[in-house]
Amino acid sequence: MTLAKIRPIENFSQVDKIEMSLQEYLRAENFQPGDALPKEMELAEAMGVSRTAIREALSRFRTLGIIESRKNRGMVIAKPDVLNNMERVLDPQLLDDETMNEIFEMRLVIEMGLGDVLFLRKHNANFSLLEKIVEKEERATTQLDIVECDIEFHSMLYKLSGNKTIMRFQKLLRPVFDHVYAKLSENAEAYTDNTLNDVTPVTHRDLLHTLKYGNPEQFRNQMYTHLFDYFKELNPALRAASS
Amino acid sequence: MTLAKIRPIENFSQVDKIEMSLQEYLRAENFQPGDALPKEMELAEAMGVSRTAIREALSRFRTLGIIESRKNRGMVIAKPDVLNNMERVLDPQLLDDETMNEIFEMRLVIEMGLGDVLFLRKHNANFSLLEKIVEKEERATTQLDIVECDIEFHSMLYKLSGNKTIMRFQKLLRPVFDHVYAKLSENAEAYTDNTLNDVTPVTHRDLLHTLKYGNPEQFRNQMYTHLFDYFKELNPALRAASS
DNA sequence: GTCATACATATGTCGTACATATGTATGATT
DNA sequence: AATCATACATATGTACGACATATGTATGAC
Repeated sequence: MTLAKIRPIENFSQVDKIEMSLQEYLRAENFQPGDALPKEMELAEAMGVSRTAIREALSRFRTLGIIESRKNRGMVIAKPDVLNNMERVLDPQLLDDETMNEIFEMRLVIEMGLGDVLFLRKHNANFSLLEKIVEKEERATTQLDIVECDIEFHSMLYKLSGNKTIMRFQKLLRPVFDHVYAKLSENAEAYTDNTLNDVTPVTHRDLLHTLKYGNPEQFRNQMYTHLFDYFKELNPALRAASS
Repeated sequence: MTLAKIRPIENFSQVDKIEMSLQEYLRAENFQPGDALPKEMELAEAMGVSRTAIREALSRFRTLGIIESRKNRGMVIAKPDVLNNMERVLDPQLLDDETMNEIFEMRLVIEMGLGDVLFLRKHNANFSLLEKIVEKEERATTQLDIVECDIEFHSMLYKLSGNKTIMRFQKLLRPVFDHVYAKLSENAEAYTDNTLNDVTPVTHRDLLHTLKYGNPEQFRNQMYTHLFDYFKELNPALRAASS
């Protein structure tokens, strides 16, 4: 055993090496979406490995959406969907609590920052959709309906931002968000009621009004107040107590 | 040919079906990180397919980080890294301009919303690190040094947020951010200078001071002003002109 | 009881053969 | 000559069988 150090990171599988080699090759040759890749056999021969190994490496790229392949057309570089890979893994059943709390927080952060984009795109925004949701909420009676309208309202804000990536990101994070919120709520039932003590609550109608007639600064501050319930949950002391 | 409709979405590959079947199985049986999976041969026999096909389906899960496998220990459910999959695909060379613009914007949104988390965790924040960066920046002479300090400052804000997921997200988005910004800058050289016309610029020192002695509201507004140059680039008219 | 050795086992790699779908060339029909 | 149907070639998809390799377990020597 001539182990220079405790474990020379020759821990890489053969397929791992092939994958890296391929990645480098694609970069170096400046492959772009639509470009055709060499055939599997050519790659296998060029790298001196079996087709099986090559295929497994290619399978990884295919899984990530970097390449696509069809029966006789061969393989081509694809335009990967950045969020799709994340989506397949965002399973509350698999993620640990810390990560989910951080994702929960991330969604709040995005929601806070979203206001400025909304004002940036105000001119072509369709406020009537938002208006409808607010009205529906005000007519709602059951708690379930109210919650549903709440979700709709915030989803619509994302939609109005005009940023499809952010919108998809929100949709994608929702299960985690709901999961964390449900968990936090049951650990701290009293918190839903004593919010009125410190600040005047900001309704969705308030936000809509500010969006239409106010300025970004007002909107930011109102949104913070509106989300304050959630932000409170993120207090480290509370977090420690709930874990 | 008994095609009921033009194309019954039997377009799924065999491996696709195996993958779905496995996914469902894992959900139904409530598999959790650490749990061992059946052996490849058992799965193959149970589903009536070859080990090759099973292995390709499993390879996808392995690629996504849902499972891990070692030589004799078999396979176990893993805790997937939500961002790792995204990272492997965030290649400016592969993504289209629209997506990259949206990611650029997303980073701004996060940066805007980050302030409130910073104030939430103020008490255990280490401002001296931020202080050092600001000082270094003020002593900097070359444009390159200044840019570097700028990046350092904002990175440090992420770090001080205490949210590791958001922090990693920022690191991950940086290449795209830089790529888009470089592109925007060269298309609109004049914009760097005429910022002083409308608003008084907010320096990093201002931000630091507000973070220490001010309140979230002030910080939000200052950060918006600080990032205004970037936000301006997102003006739809400018975006259309640059594409 | 500790250590070294041999064995069993599950994943990793390989080679080959065949299935399947897609593109291309061939040839018949009008 | 243009169009359509057919046959063929080709590259990926699937399958099977064999062996390599690493890890856990049992066996046995001292």
